Amino acid sequence: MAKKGKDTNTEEKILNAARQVFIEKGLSGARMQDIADKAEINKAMLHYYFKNKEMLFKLIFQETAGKLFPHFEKLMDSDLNFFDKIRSIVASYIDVIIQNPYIPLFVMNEMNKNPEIGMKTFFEAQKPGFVKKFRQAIENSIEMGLIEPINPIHLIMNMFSMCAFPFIAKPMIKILTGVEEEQFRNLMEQRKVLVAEFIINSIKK
Amino acid sequence: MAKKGKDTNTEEKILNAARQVFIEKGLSGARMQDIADKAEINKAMLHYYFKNKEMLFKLIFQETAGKLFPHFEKLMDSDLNFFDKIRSIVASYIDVIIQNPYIPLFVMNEMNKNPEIGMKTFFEAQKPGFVKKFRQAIENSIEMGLIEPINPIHLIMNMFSMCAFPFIAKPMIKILTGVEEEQFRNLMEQRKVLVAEFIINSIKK
DNA sequence: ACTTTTGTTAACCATTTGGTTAATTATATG
DNA sequence: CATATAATTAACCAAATGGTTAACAAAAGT
Repeated sequence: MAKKGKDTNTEEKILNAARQVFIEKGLSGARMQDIADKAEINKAMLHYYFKNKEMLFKLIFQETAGKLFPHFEKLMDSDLNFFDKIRSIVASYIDVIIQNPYIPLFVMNEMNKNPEIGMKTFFEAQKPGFVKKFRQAIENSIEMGLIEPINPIHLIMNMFSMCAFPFIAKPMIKILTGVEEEQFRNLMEQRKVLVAEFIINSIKK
Repeated sequence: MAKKGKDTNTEEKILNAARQVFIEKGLSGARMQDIADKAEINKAMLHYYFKNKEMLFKLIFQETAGKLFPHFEKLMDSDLNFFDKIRSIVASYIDVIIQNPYIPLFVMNEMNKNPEIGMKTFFEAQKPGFVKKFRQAIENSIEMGLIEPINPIHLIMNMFSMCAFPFIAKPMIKILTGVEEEQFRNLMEQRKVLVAEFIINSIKK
């Protein structure tokens, strides 16, 4: 009854291959043949399991972009104080990116190049929870006199900028600072606490 | 005697067109025909003036990437105090990006996708001046007890992250915050002072 | 057992793409 | 003016690319 016979192992292989190739080369740079090769299947199978390149890409993109929105809502609802919430978010967000270092650039780039591909609706579905609550928490903390006044949008931008940008700029950072792969990992590990403290230091009253 | 006849106006038109197309679509997404169309010339002219796609791209890329390294060395040599140097750098750097909002993403993306294309040597040529001096200034300020101890690399990362990342993440920011083009420009304008004060607030003793 | 459905393959196809060629026009230059 | 040189064009080409087809193998259903 299941639309695709037994174990659908091939579908998995295709998705894994597609994920690698798309993330490495982007939509326009990826070749269907590359994906087929990496999946060790015939190119025709790609179109058997997925309509065409765009469909396959959209699937991978949305799956990947989803990782950029961990479920911070629980965290926002927790009874941690505001500063500890920042500490938690920064640490776990950088951790997510350490585990998937290529996705920020991939997502940002494809969003710019293919504005149509239906990510507006996709993200608008994901959005409401976290950003709204975080904004509210910032405004509360300002009212309570816990932190200096700041436009919440700027604070959020600052936070995500410092978390994500170093991964996007990694090749340039390596060249400009002479840092190598291992040291880079160490630096990113350090940032899990450093960035939060940097922010808190700046806004605390 | 000049290798190319009269005014070489065509060469300019090609470069302008190539700049637009490459920045918008990237190396792999750009089509030589698009460039020719935008330049209002025959496709063969592209190869008459520039060997091939890669050559043309390399030219555009290096020219564009160069803009990401304004001449901050003079600024570092000036007699401004450390905090004012940060203020100046942030303001003028964000200004540069406001004038060329697409280049950070373009440069970062192409550096990731085409690590070979010879940007290592290119950037290593540009590098020594600014980063070295800024690092030194940070270390001095720490020794002088002007700011709290911090690894200079992290401070530099934080600064450039907050300057550049919002432009890279613009499409996502617009979706997540509901901000529109004009408000976005306003926000970025605000950041010219906000980011510097955010940093100074965090590190000053 | 046999028939239908699902999975897989090799060969094929049309279009796109980067690049070339040979002929033509414009521009200097003696 | 004549002629060499530079600029430009249309037509062409081979390779790459996304996608299809038709035939075949493997399961599943009866």
